[in-house]
Amino acid sequence: MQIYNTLTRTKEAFTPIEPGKVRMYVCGMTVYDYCHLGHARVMVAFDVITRYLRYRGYDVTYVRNITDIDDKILRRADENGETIGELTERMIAAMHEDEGRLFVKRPDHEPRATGHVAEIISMVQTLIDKGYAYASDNGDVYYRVRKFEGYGKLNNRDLDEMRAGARIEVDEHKEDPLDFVLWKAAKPGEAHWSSPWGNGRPGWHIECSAMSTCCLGDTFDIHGGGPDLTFPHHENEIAQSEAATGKPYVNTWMHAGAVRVDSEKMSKSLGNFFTIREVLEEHDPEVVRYLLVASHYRSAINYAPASLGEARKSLERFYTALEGLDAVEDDASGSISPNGISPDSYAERFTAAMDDDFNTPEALSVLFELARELNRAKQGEQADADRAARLAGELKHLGGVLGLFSQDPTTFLKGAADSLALSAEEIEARIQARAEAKKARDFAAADRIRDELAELGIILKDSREGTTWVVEKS
RNA sequence: GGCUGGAUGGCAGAGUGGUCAUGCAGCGGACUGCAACUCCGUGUACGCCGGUUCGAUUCCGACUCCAGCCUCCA
Repeated sequence: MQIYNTLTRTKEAFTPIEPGKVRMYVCGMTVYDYCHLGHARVMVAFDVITRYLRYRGYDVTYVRNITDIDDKILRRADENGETIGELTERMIAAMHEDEGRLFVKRPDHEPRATGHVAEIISMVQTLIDKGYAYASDNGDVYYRVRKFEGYGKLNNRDLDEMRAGARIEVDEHKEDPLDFVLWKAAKPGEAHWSSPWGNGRPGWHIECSAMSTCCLGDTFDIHGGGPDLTFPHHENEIAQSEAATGKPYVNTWMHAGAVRVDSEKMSKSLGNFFTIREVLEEHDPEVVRYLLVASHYRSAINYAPASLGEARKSLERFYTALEGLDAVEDDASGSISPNGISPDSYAERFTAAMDDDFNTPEALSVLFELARELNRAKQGEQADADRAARLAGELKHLGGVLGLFSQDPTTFLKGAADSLALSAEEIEARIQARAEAKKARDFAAADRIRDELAELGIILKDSREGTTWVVEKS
């Protein structure tokens, strides 16, 4: 397997520290608001990565943290007139609901910052003892950036050139403007923990160093996150952890691509974000997931509501192929080869695509070819029910690695039926009426029924087995 | 200003030193009472200018444009 490593800016052969085991940490959410599509991108990307690594036989330990103490949380709780705990519990529950709907499996561990304050304090103390950090007289503790030789290696940043950046605020409590806070003194009345440096709370960057080390060890295989975390967050994590342990922190750094709206980054600060739940009000969750999986995890995607329409059509193609079949997964699963075209089985080609830095678009193209052959096997002169069932099993099996195709095809295709003007019974009655009209060769009447249903967004599909219907949806 | 990425056919989106991505849309055909679904066929695509090469969209260099980071942000 090859994985692109942000640290080296190249694809590297992936070799876990311990054969057969993968330890992965991903920076999770700060829970002061609902998750937006940018969060969904990260959740889905690392869900696919986890699923694929497991498909390849690795024993994966996936840790994704929750930042549940932070300035924005304090402010939001205050605005809402609720406690910090009430706010964060509410948002964590919402996050779990959102990711569940997107078919994202829960990580193995979801450590919370507030549950690891002791480890955080201990790591800060180690950094002070080693000379990498200092307590200021205002109760804050800062990291001494210039003391850490490798600072900037993840982002190719040169410390002296960064000084030129006019946006670095000079703080009289810092020895150097680039130093960052490890422990923040509490203002009167704020939530706090006691520490050797007075009452306060952890800085954001140290949380991830402490929680990742605590769950996965001093050095682990993969560290992931959103595209905007490479600097300073991940740079700071490296500085903290490597200074504290004296060991390499992470072997492979992975970053998902951004989600943009009108060519601009979707973010809370720009206010141009779509929350997952508001998108799901109008679209099937699997369509949203498909949209995310249809692009490579590292490339930026421009979100436009219209693109969900295309994603839906692609998924309909797969589900139409799967419809009406009992998918069979047998011992031969994984070894089905295309008729004539290539000696490599679908699974081999799928795996080759995914082995190359999780190339989901290419993997999907293999699945489209599989679906086409499945359609051929289902009908026409070469109809072969056994092969169709096995192809369907293979399609579901490989799609499952991407977290797709787990719904019942008919349910998916009629997905929006709840919101229709007609009940399923009423629709069936009209289909029956149309069948009778057709039998009587009264095609005008038959077409009228079909057109009326089409007006309501119900598209009829005739086949030898009879008439079925799907809901037209953008 | 520094540091990262990116620019592919009508749209979305992979990839490659020299025959095909794939999906959607379009066009022609099959199927159908007509459609839908499905199947078969169908596209002078690789930002711009140089260079390397027998041959470059793919490698190298310059340029233009877009985005991200350098402040909290997935």
